[in-house]
Amino acid sequence: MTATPPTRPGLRDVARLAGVSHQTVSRVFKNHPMVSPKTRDRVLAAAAQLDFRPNAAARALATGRSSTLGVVSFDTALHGPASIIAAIERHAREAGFFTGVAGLESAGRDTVAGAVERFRDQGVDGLIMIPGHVPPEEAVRHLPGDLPTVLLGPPAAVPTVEADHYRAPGEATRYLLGLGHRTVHHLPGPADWSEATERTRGWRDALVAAGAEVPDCAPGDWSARSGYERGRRLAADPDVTAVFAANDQIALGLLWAIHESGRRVPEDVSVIGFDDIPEAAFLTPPLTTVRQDFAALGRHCVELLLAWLADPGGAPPGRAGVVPSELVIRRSTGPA
Amino acid sequence: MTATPPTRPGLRDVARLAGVSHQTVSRVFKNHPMVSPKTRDRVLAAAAQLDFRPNAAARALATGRSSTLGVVSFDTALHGPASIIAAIERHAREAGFFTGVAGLESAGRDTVAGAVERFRDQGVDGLIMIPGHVPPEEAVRHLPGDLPTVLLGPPAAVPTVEADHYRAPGEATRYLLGLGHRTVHHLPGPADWSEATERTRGWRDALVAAGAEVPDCAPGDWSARSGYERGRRLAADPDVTAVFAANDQIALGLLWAIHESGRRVPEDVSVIGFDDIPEAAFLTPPLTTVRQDFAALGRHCVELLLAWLADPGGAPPGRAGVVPSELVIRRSTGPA
DNA sequence: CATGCTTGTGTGACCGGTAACAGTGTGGCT
DNA sequence: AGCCACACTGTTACCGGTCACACAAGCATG
Repeated sequence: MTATPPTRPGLRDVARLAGVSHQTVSRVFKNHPMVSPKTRDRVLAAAAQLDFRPNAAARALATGRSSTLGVVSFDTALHGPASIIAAIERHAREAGFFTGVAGLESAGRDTVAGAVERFRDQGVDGLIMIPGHVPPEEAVRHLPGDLPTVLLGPPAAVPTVEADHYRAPGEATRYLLGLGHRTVHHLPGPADWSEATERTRGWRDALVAAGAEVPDCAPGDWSARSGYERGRRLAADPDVTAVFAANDQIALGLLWAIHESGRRVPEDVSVIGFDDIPEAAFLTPPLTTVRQDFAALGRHCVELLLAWLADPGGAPPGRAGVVPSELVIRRSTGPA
Repeated sequence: MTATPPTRPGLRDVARLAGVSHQTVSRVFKNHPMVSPKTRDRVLAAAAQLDFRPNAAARALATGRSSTLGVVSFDTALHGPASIIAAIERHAREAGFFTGVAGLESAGRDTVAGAVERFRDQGVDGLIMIPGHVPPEEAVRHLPGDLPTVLLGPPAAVPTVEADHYRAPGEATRYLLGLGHRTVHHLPGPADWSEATERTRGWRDALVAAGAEVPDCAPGDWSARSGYERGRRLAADPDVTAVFAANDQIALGLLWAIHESGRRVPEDVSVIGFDDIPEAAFLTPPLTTVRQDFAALGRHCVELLLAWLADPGGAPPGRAGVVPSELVIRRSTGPA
């Protein structure tokens, strides 16, 4: 009739019940090979009976490893980052790692450094940085040298995973040119995001290579609002017949601006976006866009980082190959 | 010329340098009041000199608290959950807590139970559940009694934070009725999400109260695709002049289905969505919708949980008040 | 001047695992 | 039989903090 003690059972409790030493129990839970099957079964039975669960903090203290990954990202509520983080979390989980996320609102270097510091204090084993508008070199500068870190972005001083932000915009531009448009206008993303500038570069280079005029483009951010506001000026200009937007939100705002101005998509103006958000296929009209494989990006980050962690002595891995992006043709594009 | 030892400095190292005991150093870092300012300064100086950082694992082991919160959620890449999680993370961080996220893909109870188990093993101090399509009672059933948990959803056996999914749909429905529509059709969310069924109930009750006919509605999910597919049937029916969609993605698909069928929004059909995603104001046309305050929801979850954690002995807090949702009128609605 | 309380500090054990090393028993080999 | 290698298991210290408690000094009080 003794009440269950309020404290959770430990290694020693299991050992006592199974009639072995605590070390043997530890071995069983570490999957150490040098345990006889018979003993292992006895230990597991005892552990199950007591509902024993190893204490993560104690293990972390003893081993110096926490089985925790940190993710530093901006605007975690946006579709891109959110999808990547979801993929990271899933793969980390499957590999037995926990994931901590730090979402940063403002871009200041203090916040990056602060988030990294917090993760260090927490004792994460590795870090994945999704730097957003912090220039990658800048983000890297705040990294402690002793914490394995993978950067989602262009090649840098640490291992990186990179999405294709250059080739696909070129392809999109050439596609529009091939449809007979004299040139292609562009609505870029924020000038301080490398993703944005790469997309712009891909667009510009394709135009130059084709001998087409390179129109000016107005600066803005990733939002639909920005697409709408800049889009109104584009829509008012009868010379504009094709536009490549730096992401789908911008394209979406542009679509409305064009519609509002009385012109039609794709009859009067063709529009291409970037990302292929799930809604893109059901916009008015369904948006031709460049699909990014967010899940693959997240997965590669985790794989790279875990490979590094598995061999801490070894040289840090280089960079994974560029994850390709793919042009998806729908109904927002047509002949000039 | 001695090389810095590769091991990180500990409490004892700081103590030695400052000429005090390790316990005094511990007190300084716990902000224990019983330390003289002079000693405190000496300790802090020594700590700064060694770049000492307290080891989280050791602290967690000794105190039994990890300063970590767990969030269990479905479809973390969707705008709603992602926004809530971002808010949770921000507020937890400001209160000195880390946040771990488990994103679940499939709805099985095993995955809920599994995620909870993982968080227990990790030693989180508390849990926030965003159950999605798991019926709240079902989700609660898998919760260990000894882990403080807050549920985002309708009142249940644990403290809850609830968004308004009932009143605002009624308001939206009455608004459309007031515009002269004979009745309002509805595109519900998944039947197994309580958010969806509550919205449907709000719509239905408003219709009944107004003496309007209650049309059948086709089951579906939260996606734009589902809105489009179901929307085509609605668009083909000339009796349909007003539709309340269970979220903005559904509304977005519906918008395209209506446009494709040659009818116009809002001249021929009025559409109202739910959530007020950032893109809603720039759809074609800008969507009248119900705004949910995701940030407030996340914040309330954290506040409730932290209050509980601060007083573990005390009775668990009840539920926070219902966070209101607000009808935002744009251009997708008009007179019949 | 002894007594008591308050404030500040030090001592040792302890949290629950893991690492290193030291046994013990069994079998094969000469 | 005697020896050794090998497989398995136990002993002890240790990770880096915190806790409970003992202790020293300073000051007011009787």
